[in-house]
Amino acid sequence: MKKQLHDLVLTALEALQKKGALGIDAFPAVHIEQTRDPTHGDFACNIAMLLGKAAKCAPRALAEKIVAALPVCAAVTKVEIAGPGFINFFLAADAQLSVVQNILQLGKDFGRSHLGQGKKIHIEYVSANPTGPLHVGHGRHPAYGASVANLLEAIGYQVHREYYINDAGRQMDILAVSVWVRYLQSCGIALQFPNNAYKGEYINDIASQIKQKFGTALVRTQQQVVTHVPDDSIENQEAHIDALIDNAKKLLGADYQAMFKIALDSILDDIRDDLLEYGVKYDEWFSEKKLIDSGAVKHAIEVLESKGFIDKKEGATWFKSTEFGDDKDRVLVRANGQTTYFASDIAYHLNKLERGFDHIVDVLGSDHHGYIPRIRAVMSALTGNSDTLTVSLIQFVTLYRGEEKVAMSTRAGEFITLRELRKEIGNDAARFFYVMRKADQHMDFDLELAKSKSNENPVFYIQYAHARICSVLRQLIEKGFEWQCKQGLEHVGSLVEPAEQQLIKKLSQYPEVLENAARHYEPHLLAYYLRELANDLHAYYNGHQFLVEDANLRAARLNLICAVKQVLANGLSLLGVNAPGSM
RNA sequence: GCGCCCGUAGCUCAGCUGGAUAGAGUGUUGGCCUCCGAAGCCAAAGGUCGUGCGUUCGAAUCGCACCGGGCGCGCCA
Repeated sequence: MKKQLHDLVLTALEALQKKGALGIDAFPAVHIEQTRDPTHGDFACNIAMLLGKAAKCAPRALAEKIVAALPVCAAVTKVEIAGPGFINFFLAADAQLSVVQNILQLGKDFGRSHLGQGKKIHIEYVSANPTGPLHVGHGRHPAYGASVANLLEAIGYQVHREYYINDAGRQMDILAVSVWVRYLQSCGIALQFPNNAYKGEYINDIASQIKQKFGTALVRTQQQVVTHVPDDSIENQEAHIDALIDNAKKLLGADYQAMFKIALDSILDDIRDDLLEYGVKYDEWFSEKKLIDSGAVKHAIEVLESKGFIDKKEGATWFKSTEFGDDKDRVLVRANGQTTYFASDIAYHLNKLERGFDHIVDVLGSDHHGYIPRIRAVMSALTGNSDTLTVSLIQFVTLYRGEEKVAMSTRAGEFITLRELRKEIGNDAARFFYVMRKADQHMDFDLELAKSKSNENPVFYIQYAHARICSVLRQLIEKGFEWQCKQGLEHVGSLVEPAEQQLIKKLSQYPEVLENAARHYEPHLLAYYLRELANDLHAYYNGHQFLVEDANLRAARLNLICAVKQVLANGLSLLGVNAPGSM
């Protein structure tokens, strides 16, 4: 409908321009919007006000010219000029009725489109370091990333979902040593647990796995373990753990890698499992270590060098990111010969490009925002434009237990896991809750509220609307009726109640909401829409009986609520939330 | 110090990317079940959109300054 009106206005403008009645060469994009106030009609256009100045003509006078030039259209019953120069369109009462039929015919496909033209999008989300289980602080990333991926797919992109496994850094060595020390302790070696090591209970679990597999083969004396290791005071704790890592590698040789792998696999399996239960799937789990081992970092540096963006100074190799607006150049290879994390990230992004993706989406924690100019610089250097990359920042969730803020630390092992949260409030509530708010906005999460009074969560409100409709359909059978879809479509014109008109209008907005949410990577728009649709349904339900005696009206109303049911289910599924038939 | 994000009802947040009288949820108050699920509906109260300039027909939205909050500024990852 919007598109139709848009075209009407455009034809009018072109006609006027041909006659020279506008006195300008070009005009801005025509924008049609839905009105808020019904006295302003169904749709409005502001083009006359935008053009007023350029055309040297009062907006209202210009609006009159445009209206006069509008082609006739059966769906439009009235056009008014209002306020400072709005052109308001009033639609025929039955102009939007076809949406019901449309929904019932298309079913699950209603709302989907081909706007993305099958272009390939790579989206990476979560990619949490595999140093421990996911906790509630992580929960927002998978909920957001998976929803955005679904949305993009729904508007016709070919989406590749990926988890980048940071399995190559120092953090992983700290993990391995944490496990080893716990293992040694359990074997009776007297050792202080390092301040900087991972303290969670899961470390003990992995340590006992190691013990089962290796017996006492990895045991070394306390003397050997702490040789040349500085004390674990606040100033020395980094050096302390690094020295322990060195000793572990020397003392264990090849067994160190075996232990490392067991720890990594154990945690990764847990994360994979956790996300799967959460309804979050990936097409690929991409290992940083494998990337590095394949020589990709060297390759990436060579590519940049061939384009002239590499500098060598002070013993290190630099990427000239300042040429693309970054504050300073960045080191890729340190003076000691080691490559930086940034270097492998460049290699990773180059790899994404080489895999043939048209667009790349990185979902990052908002604490990484300082990192964006660097990554953008890389994309510019590699592709010549930085538009191939979209970075979505996810703000941190502040946890509350009632009034009290909850401190979280992976290292200290003080956290509520995502799994615990899901068990308490359910996957649906968790998925919906995390995605309800705009992602780059801070969010408060009150655990007590979410756990104890989960009924207040809006996801139940929406699911309830769906369940209610299902219940009506069950009642229908019990009363010995049948759903006559065809009959209902023939009498769709009898849906004249305000609540019915409101629902139809809301239903017709769904494809647009979907497109908007997908284009802007903002699933919360869909969440809000679904809440509104549920609200309209509940209001309708309260005010009107569906299973009435009049068979024609009954069929028409059933069609309407079935259409609502379909759209609720479609929308919820994009957000990874179930649409239950009863609750 | 420099950079990025944010400030909207008591609280938690939307606001269709510049439109008409700024909206939801929750909380408060009052109404609605002989009727398909009351986990629901309806109504009322609640606002200098952080402050001040500016841009224009028109600003919560864009620009600048200030105040207040969060985050980031490594040859860490």
